[in-house]
Amino acid sequence: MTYSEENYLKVIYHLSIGNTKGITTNAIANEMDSKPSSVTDMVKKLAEKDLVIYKKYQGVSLTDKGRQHAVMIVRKHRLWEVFLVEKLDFSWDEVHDVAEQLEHIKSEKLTDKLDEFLDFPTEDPHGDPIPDREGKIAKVEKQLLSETELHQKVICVGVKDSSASFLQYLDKQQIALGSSIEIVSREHFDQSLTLKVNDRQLSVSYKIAANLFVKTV
Amino acid sequence: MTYSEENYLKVIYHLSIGNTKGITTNAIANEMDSKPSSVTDMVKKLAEKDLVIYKKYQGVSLTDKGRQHAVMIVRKHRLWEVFLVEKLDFSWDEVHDVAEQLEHIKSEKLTDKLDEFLDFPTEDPHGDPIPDREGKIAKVEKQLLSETELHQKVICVGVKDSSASFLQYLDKQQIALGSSIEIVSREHFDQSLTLKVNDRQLSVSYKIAANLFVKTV
DNA sequence: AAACATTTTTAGTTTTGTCTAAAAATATAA
DNA sequence: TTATATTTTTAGACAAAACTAAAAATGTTT
Repeated sequence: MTYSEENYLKVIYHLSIGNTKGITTNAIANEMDSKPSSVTDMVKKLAEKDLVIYKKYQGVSLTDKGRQHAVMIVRKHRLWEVFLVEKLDFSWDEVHDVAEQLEHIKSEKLTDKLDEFLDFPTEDPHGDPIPDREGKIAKVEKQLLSETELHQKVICVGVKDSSASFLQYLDKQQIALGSSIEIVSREHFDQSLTLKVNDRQLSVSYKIAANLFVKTV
Repeated sequence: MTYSEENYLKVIYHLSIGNTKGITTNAIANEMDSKPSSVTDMVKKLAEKDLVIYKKYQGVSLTDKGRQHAVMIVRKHRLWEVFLVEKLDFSWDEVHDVAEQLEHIKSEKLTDKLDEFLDFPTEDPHGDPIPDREGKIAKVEKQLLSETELHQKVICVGVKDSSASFLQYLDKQQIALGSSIEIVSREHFDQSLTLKVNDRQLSVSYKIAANLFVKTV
């Protein structure tokens, strides 16, 4: 399995979540900053190897084999992120690019030993679940802050967008995983929210709330 | 810098040690399990980039820039080996293939943080020196056991060959870095040696002794 | 349902890194 | 020092993964 094939599988996997239909070549190309024609070529190759199901013009979906591969890449990615943050003192906005490289290291032993070394973490630094060595992913109860009721007390448990700029914004506003949050009021005009974060009052745009995962206390 | 270019630099670097003349394309091809013609092509590309000096039929040598790159790859390789052994409980014969992959991860921050996390080790699990972040390599006093005098008390500080089979042999014979060794006698017929290793008597072939680095106590 | 717009695929190139086989240069031997 | 053997390079091909431009299929309107 090449580096490139692995990246395709990973992207198809991520696009498949909450998406029952076939993933279009356009969507994949978009996600990978490549061209649809390149995707068509690669997808044919993946289909040859029984990693995806592909019918011309109908989009692609992962086979069980393909999904298993993809999940293992996600597992490695998230374990390495935990390592970088917990052991090497990286901040949560710095880990993505390095983990993007580390996720391709091929050694089951390494992955499992790393998992053990980190004490079998269940979530990465952005609150995303870490598949276990069988590929099983623990279902986490979470909802978007934007879909939470007024005055409901919740705890921040994850981010939907994990871009550096968003994460740095959260740092600046002192919002982190574990922060307790309550929506104090909603502004009808622009849907912005006034929050109480760890007893501090704070106003955020709708977009921020739509990218924060929370759970009820 | 591609994965492949880095591998060439690394191989040229290793072949250059204790070799003042240009490294032949044949020697490189041999080391990389590739063909001399492939090497010629790559070497031209590296010369274009000022990483090596190359004159047709005269072999190659590293430029300062090329050597610096190579040393950084070696640094990463050896740091990761320490990580695998010290933190993840790999044995010294298992680390090479994984480190071969990890050495290509591009992140100066990762390398330096890893170095710090490991407490700035000066040697890898096979006794090879780890270049510092400037690329400086501490000179270690060591000699081959095969060139050591009778009854001289020495300590094992490294291996010349770090193949899994040799390392596993050493494990079996309970020879490790730090073992105290003394040559009790030499057999004239086949140059085999009788050793006293940590007060245990042991007979080894010349080849074994010619692959063990020791230092005088 | 025909016309138009959009999406997807095909066909043909390009780049990177490899190879084989032949040619050229260097090294060795008579 | 000429002949022979070995090493190294060149020339031409190939596979992987990307691209552009054109063709084909699908979707959307009117």
